[in-house]
Amino acid sequence: MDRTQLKNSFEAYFNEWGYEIDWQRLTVPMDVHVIRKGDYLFQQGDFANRLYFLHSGLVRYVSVSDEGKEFTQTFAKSPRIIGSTKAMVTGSTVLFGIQALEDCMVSSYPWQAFYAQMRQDIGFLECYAKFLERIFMTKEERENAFVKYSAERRYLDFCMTYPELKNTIPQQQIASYIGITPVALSRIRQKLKLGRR
Amino acid sequence: MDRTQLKNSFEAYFNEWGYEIDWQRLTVPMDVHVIRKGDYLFQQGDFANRLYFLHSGLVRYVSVSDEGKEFTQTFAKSPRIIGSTKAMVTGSTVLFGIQALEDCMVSSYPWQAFYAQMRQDIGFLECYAKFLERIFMTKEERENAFVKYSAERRYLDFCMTYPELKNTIPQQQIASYIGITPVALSRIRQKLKLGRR
DNA sequence: GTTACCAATTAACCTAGGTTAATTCCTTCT
DNA sequence: AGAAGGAATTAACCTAGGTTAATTGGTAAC
Repeated sequence: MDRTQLKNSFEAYFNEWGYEIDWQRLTVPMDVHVIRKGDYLFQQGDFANRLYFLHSGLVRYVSVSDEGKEFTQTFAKSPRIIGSTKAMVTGSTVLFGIQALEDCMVSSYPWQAFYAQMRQDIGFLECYAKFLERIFMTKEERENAFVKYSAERRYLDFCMTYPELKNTIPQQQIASYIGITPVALSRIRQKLKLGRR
Repeated sequence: MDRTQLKNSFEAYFNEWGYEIDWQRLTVPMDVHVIRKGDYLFQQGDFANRLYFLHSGLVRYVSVSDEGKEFTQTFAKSPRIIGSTKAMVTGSTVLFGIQALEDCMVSSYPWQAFYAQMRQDIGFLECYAKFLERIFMTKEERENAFVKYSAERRYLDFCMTYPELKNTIPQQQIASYIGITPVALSRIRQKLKLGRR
């Protein structure tokens, strides 16, 4: 992956906000990661104080409880910034791992250095703020759904929001996104099937 | 509340990030709200496309389900920006109301105009980004707690995080923050009391 | 002091979803 | 085609927390 490819990918993402950012200025060292389907970009508990950019592919953010239960926080499709804001900004450890659901191409940059360069650029800061606004709103809405709606409703909402995922990813992952067990999801699907007749 | 007071209050908040912002530039029309304990700054479902700044007092963000159950999303103490990022940025309706837990003093600004002025100021954009980072991380951690820990554990965490609230706000509000009913909280407290002997 | 009202506790019962485990389906590998 | 291994379903049982309602406190208003 060369600088031009990189530039295109970033622009495809940021330009939706109508901004021209001069990515040529970006001189911090870049790593490239190729992640095979099923593998992890980083694991829960790692130090991941880098900014990651998903150039192609699909990932999920998954956190595992002490008892070994998986919870899928987010699905993220390229092109998109991915990673842990908390780990990146505070230099702390990550609360979730990022797993590839398809083969993925990712570039990454040390956040400190990246931000040091970018903070002079008013366009970048604005895009970064818009990015943060967006992911925050997503979390807000998800919190809302968890608090107000039943698992059945959340499943139906999932099917509306991610029609393309509904049939391509395993149901256990859907269940873990909704916050229930695969068994419970199966029960819900059964119930819906009966109701539809 | 005059401009100087306002300036001080903003600075007290933003300067923790080491930024000098020239608040004198702020010429957008300001509203001042005095909210009595128990009253609402705005209600769930309102259009609240303004930036609010809590100069004094304590509030909670509370959303109510169709069945009338309350859920407390956040407690916020002055000095702090408050409001709904979603409603402010997208001009949509709010998913929660903001209720004063003490008498509060709040100033507010139409977000569009405020942002139009501020976006030229690299210091403001950086502070705004840091604010967003912070509220996002808070949500991330809260999501984590909900997914990984029992109600009992969440209650104990609450007591650690908000020792000053523990004895000043009604238990129903604590319960609604933890995501359970007052009855369930009472049960948990009973159990803990017994265990402590 | 007494009434009124709301907060908290307690108890009895209910339900959504978890747990375990057996069964059936699908792939993929040989 | 047959074997192997994971994904999904189904059934039986369990549990955390919800629901309802009765009881006890606590405090503000008269």
